[in-house]
Amino acid sequence: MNAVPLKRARGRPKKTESEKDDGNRRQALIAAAGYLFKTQGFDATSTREIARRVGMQAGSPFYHFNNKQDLLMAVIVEGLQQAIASQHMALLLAQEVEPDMTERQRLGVLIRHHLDVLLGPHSDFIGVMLYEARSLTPAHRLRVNELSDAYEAAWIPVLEQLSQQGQLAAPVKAARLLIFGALNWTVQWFDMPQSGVRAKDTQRLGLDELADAAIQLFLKPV
Amino acid sequence: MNAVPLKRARGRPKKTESEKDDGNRRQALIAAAGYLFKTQGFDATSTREIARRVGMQAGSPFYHFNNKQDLLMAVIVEGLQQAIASQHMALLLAQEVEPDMTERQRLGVLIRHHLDVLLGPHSDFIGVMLYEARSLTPAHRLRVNELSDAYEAAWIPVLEQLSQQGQLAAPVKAARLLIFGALNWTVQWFDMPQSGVRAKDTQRLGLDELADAAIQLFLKPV
DNA sequence: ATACTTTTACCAAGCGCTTGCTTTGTGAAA
DNA sequence: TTTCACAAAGCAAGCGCTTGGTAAAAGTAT
Repeated sequence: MNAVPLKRARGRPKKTESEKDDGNRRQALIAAAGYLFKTQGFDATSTREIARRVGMQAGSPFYHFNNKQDLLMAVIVEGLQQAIASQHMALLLAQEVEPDMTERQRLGVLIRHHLDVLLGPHSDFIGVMLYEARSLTPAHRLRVNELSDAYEAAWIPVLEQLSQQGQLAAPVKAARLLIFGALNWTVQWFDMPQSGVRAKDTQRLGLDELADAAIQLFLKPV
Repeated sequence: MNAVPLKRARGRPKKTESEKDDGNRRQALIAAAGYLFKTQGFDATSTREIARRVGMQAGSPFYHFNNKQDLLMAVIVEGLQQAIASQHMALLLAQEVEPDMTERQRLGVLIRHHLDVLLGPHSDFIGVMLYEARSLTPAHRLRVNELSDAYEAAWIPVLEQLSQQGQLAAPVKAARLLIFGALNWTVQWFDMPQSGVRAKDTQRLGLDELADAAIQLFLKPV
């Protein structure tokens, strides 16, 4: 559970040997920082701990990032960009499987995907953003808001149509904020089912059921 | 916005002169810590800053509290006890005004009160608990959970009856967690209307509207 | 193909500063 | 005379970050 002293040869990596190796250590730093920021908080995590986790010396991360805040910013931006991309994919894929989706189903896809981003096994990043964005400078927070808006953009037309259909009773803006709150808060209480045999399936089940409960709670019957 | 060097006479206070003066400085420390923990976070707030805010020297708070964690714990416990008490009062008062309340109305009272605890002008304490409880030791977290359960206890029968009446479609437990999430998250985005003339009224309005939006969102029509 | 130069990605050491907390002393009230 | 509620000073540890050096790869010249 501790250091992963994955020693690497020093000096410039051969880009011709493995093209994807570019920026490899930078990504490792982002991943380590994301995990630690999420589990301990930004202020409670030292740059030394991050460095140790990727097998570096204490000062070496500052070759890749100007300061600790920039590292936090990189973690958040990375997470948001991944979330935006995977949300787009989820919508396209659902559209393919079921060509004439109702708006209710579309909201279900968005909610299910959002839960996966928040609670799924592959991303500490968004959880970091949700609770550590306070530590950002105003300039950085502006950039984060841009990306957040891009992520939420997919929700707005869906909610507006549901409102017109009478399935959403509250004002659209307030509803959106409250719904996001309900979902984002799940990181505080939702315990992932233990990862063992069939871990993937039981986990999916938990998140699916939670997504169902959410649309039942928020939407009126047709 | 900075230090409040409210100098006090040193030595033991005369309890006979003002009975309520007992533990006065301890309460001042809790209030100062609550405000700073909420606005800056637990880790980002130094004990020196807390001391300065009540006009003490750097080491003096440790006469009242063994360590920084105990101060955090005191802030949270204080906030929770106040919230439990005022919730009880709100229910009693509503019962008096409208003797035969519907469960829907009762939930409205609970939500409105909860928003006041979260966003009202008189308590930084709960906001601290929501986002800094991670910094507590397991032993302390146990005590906090006890109080949290006591606070939530008032909600459970209301939600169960609403579920039986068909006004709450989702499973009760999931609904409770999602609703609390939606409400708790408001501290992230809800901007208090500026406090000026008639500040009290416009503020009430904002919170009232938000509470209405919440019950419209969560509950089905009768 | 070989020799030289530059660039990359760190390591090793440490600097100045802040942190939570301790210790000792002291004036006033009980 | 004792107890309370601090002030004053400081300690060890840890913090973010800087600096100087260096081995290896990449680029360039011959």
